[in-house]
Amino acid sequence: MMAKLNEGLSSQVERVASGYGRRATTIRGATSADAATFSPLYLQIKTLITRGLQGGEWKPGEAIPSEGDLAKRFGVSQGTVRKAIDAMAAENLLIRRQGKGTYVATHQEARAQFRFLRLAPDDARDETSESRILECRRIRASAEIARFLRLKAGDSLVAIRRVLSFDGVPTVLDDIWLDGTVFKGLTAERVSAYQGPLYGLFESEFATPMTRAEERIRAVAATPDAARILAVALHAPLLSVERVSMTYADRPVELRRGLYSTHSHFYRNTLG
Amino acid sequence: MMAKLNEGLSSQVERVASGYGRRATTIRGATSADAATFSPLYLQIKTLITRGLQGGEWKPGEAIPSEGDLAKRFGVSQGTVRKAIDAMAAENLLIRRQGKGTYVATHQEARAQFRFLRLAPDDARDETSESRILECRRIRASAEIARFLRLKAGDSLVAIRRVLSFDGVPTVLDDIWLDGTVFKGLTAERVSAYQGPLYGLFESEFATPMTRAEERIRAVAATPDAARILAVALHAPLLSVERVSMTYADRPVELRRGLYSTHSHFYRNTLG
DNA sequence: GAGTGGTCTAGACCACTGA
DNA sequence: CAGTGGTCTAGACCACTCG
Repeated sequence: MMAKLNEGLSSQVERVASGYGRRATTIRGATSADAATFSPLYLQIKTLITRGLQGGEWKPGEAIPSEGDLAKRFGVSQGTVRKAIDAMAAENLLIRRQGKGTYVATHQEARAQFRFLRLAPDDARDETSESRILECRRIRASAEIARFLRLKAGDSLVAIRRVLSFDGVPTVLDDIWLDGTVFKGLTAERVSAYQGPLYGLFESEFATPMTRAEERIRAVAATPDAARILAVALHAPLLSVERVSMTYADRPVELRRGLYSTHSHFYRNTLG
Repeated sequence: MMAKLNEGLSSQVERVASGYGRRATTIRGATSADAATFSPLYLQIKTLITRGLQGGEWKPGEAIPSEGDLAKRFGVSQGTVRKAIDAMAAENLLIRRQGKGTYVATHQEARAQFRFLRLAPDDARDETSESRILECRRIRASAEIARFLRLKAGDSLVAIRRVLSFDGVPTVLDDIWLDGTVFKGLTAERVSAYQGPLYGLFESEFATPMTRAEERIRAVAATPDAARILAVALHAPLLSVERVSMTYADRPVELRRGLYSTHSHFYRNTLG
């Protein structure tokens, strides 16, 4: 364990004898320019752990080191590590399991399936779901899409069109645009061959787990295209869900426009 | 301060000398049957504080006692009170203000306006909003509405229909059904006279702050009624938002069905 | 039984607010 | 300045998981 101390996330925290038992000031991390970071120790630790996730030191589904180990590694108390992990668990970046350890959140588990797809059937039955890829090609970013993904117009994108069916009924038509640099090598074959949600593919094959997303929802009339694919009447009301998905450090990497048929499903949301 | 110790929330925590410095077991509270509560101390404290909110000991917008005072009152450490308050702050029941105190969340402040109304304008401009009451009467609950509000069919309800306009453009048509017992004495005059969001009225006049809500969103076609009121074409696509709102202890007290025109607005949501 | 996260305490000091 | 929440530490013990 201690042998791991100075590899990868080798950071230690510097202290200044000025008040606190241990007054946190800056971090001596893998990169410099950290000296400008003025924030509580536990947020600095949170940044370090996030950096480990970004760097792939701990992959989705794997356990991170125990609180005690991390405390030794970063030179802080276990309570401070705990507070950093608490914050990350609240953001669904990490998952705590009493008696076992703390794990990196993953999109490849049954419980995680409905974290981003909030469509539920009217009657609370179990239903099968199936994804069919209609299209997957490389294109150049329009100015609008580039803006959402913080790219430049003309940059490389991967464009995917797919249909989600529940119990055999086509219900969701998704148009997806991905940052071409991050998802280099993504082909129709690889997408079609993959079992499970796309976000599982993104995280396991491209080391890019989606951690957060923002959606803009509207009611729109079905276009001829959408009406045909979703087997609804022309101009039938559909839910339009525009989503920008982010990976670690809130970097946007996916833009998605979904059209949901809400005849026998609804979009569920909780207001707190 | 100490004079307040045995009024209202007079609870103290009983301990058993079995392990912990102080092992939490049960609470001797205002009511009995608490002995069956097996949960960590801080959750028991959370329950006690929630009970204080329910009982009106601290009203929305007011400060609750300091962490130290609550710790003395409940006979636990400040850290335990802190953890209870942290949990409640995460649920937006309380709001911490460093240097000032901890306050009961309220719907009567500028920042709280958009906690439950998630409609935003396409261009991020400031807009005026105006609520017009079309109808407010007492009715008997249908079986369906009764189920949502955990009432019996035939129980008394208050039914309100109102239109929300932004910059003078009618955008939201709400049908609202309220538990008639809780909102006894709610009349069209009182509703129309009130300035600000309805949830402000509910909390200040009926001691019923909404703390949480669940929504089911669909795309629907405008009915003749809705089309007329919202000035859209017949069968134009509208967002249908069905909301069940809860007060303390997750008690449902309001059912609302909103029809949103999403021509120049969208429903914003964040996925974590 | 060893290892992990979960709870609880006690005490110190910091950062912010307002009289 | 006193009072409040915010951070940090150290140490103890509990509850859970798994070999």
